[in-house]
Amino acid sequence: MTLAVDSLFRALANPIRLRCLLLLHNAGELCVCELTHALGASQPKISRHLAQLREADIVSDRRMGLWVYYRLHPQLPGWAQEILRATANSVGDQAPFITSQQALATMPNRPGADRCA
Amino acid sequence: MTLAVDSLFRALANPIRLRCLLLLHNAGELCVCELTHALGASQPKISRHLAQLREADIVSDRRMGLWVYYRLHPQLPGWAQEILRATANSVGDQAPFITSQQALATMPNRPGADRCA
DNA sequence: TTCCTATATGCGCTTGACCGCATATACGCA
DNA sequence: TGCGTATATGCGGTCAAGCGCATATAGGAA
Repeated sequence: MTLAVDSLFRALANPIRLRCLLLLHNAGELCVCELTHALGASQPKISRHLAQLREADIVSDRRMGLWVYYRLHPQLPGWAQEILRATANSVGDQAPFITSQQALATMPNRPGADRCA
Repeated sequence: MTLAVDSLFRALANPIRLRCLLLLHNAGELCVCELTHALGASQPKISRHLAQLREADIVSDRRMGLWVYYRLHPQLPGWAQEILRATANSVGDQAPFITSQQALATMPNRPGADRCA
């Protein structure tokens, strides 16, 4: 795990990616369709940003049948975790983040990630 | 002071700007030539990045004779300060940051900012 | 196999980030 | 005024980011 500081901040610089990471930070694990719904963006768009985060080793993914679940990378360096934690702490209650968090909470037909733990 | 979260992270996404902000976070106030020397970049390059930070209200500047001193914006929102603090805390001792910090410390002929407080 | 759903990706396009170079501006001093 | 230093900016070029659209791939069920 050799994540450069600059890579992390480049990842955080895009609104979609920032929101994805904060949602993952809060939820632990989410599938693409949940993120797509929460952020109100197109599926290819979300998928591409997730691919970037995956290639940067910032998130990891696992397939469960049709669904692919993403989470913060388990071996994320401590300093990166700290920055994400501080960010979630600092802005998690602000405008765009609350909104997507609520959209996620009220999403119908969420796949049962919980049941597969 | 209406700094958007996305604006801050866009600012942090560039290596030069990130290093400038961390140096300012540590030093309190620095002039352009000090940053230019610490980062080993051209003067126009540094000046442009500082202009971006200034326009985003992330830093403020004051002129003292020939020199222009930059600092983190006094009215920087608490959440932004917290993110910067966490970042400085987390990566301040890593490769590119230590280097510029040392370059600054050993810079000859630094203008006497201290004497103008 | 065939069909359906979920996700990933190829492609072309547009826009913006970033740069170097040259030059303009601001200020102090003689 | 004219000169030297410190900083800012106009300009043109390059390159990567991000997007939409269409399509490919993966897996489950019939």
